Amino acid sequence: MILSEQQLSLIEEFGVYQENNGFQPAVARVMGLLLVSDRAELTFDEISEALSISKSATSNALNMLLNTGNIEYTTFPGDRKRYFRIKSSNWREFFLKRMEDLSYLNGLLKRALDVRKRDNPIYDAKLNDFISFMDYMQNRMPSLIEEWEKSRK
Amino acid sequence: MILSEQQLSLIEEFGVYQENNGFQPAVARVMGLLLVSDRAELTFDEISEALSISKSATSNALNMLLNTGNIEYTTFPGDRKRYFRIKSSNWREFFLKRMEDLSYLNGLLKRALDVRKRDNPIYDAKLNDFISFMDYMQNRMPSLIEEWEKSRK
DNA sequence: TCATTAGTTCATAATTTACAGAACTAAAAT
DNA sequence: ATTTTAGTTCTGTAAATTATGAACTAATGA
Repeated sequence: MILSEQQLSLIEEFGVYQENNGFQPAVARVMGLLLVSDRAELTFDEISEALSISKSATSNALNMLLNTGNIEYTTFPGDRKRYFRIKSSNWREFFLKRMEDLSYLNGLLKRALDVRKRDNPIYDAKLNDFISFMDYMQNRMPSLIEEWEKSRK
Repeated sequence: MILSEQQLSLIEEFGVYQENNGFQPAVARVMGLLLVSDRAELTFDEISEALSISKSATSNALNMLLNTGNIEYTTFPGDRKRYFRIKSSNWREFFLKRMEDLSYLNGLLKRALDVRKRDNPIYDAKLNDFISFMDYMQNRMPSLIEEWEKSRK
């Protein structure tokens, strides 16, 4: 497989981004490759070779991404290879996961307000502000998604 | 300083959450402590003792958090100690940073669409969907914040 | 002037992580 | 029957991370 300079550097940049999201370097590169490659579906060996990573690292990365639902694969009759691709539904899920993560944080902050007996209630007010803001965002999210869907018809 | 069981376990839970956000364990615990402690402002030694971490780890954590703008401190005349607290403006900034992070990702995805010459344009459509969704969210964000501010008067 | 306080800095130790390489397996092909 | 294919699993290790403890500093206090 031939990758342009642009593709190679985008794989790296996307890789670093996903490392910051908690993915292992090699795992993040595999996602990057599947994102930018000209063919949407790549085999085990193509991935291993394109990224110069060992078979064990490739195996680990692909199973990781399969387990987390970030990729999937298809097969073709008379061909034992699996063809891996990014799960197309994944993008929307990605956004929703981010929102869920924020409401988990919001839950922690609510509990913090609950357990601490603050000397100075000014700090409580600031935190309450944020909690109410997050609650508001969460409530508005479904209608925002709906509006977007309408807007693009 | 006395911390209840609830406070201690919330520090840990918040700590793990912030570790996933890229903070070092000890740094994450310091944030947790400042979040749940009954007094909003704590000294170097109080933090070190409450979390049973060494002075060097405490120094490192506090400077880390000062540099990233997550905490700040005040002093009092005739008292050499610094009193550390969570930066109150920080919560809103936290949310905005998350949004910025998503638009950075969106930029990467736009570049991916640009550089890859996809065999099957179905995959392009899915990605375009997400990009347009993210663009929509970004555009709506300022007015959403405004609406929230109005709604709470 | 000497001791104490409030930290900082440095060398180093203890984990943790992330990957390579080799040996292995199960199914299919010859 | 045995070879090839398409991976998986195991062991070892290099590198990175994270924290400790001891030595240090700069300011204040006695």
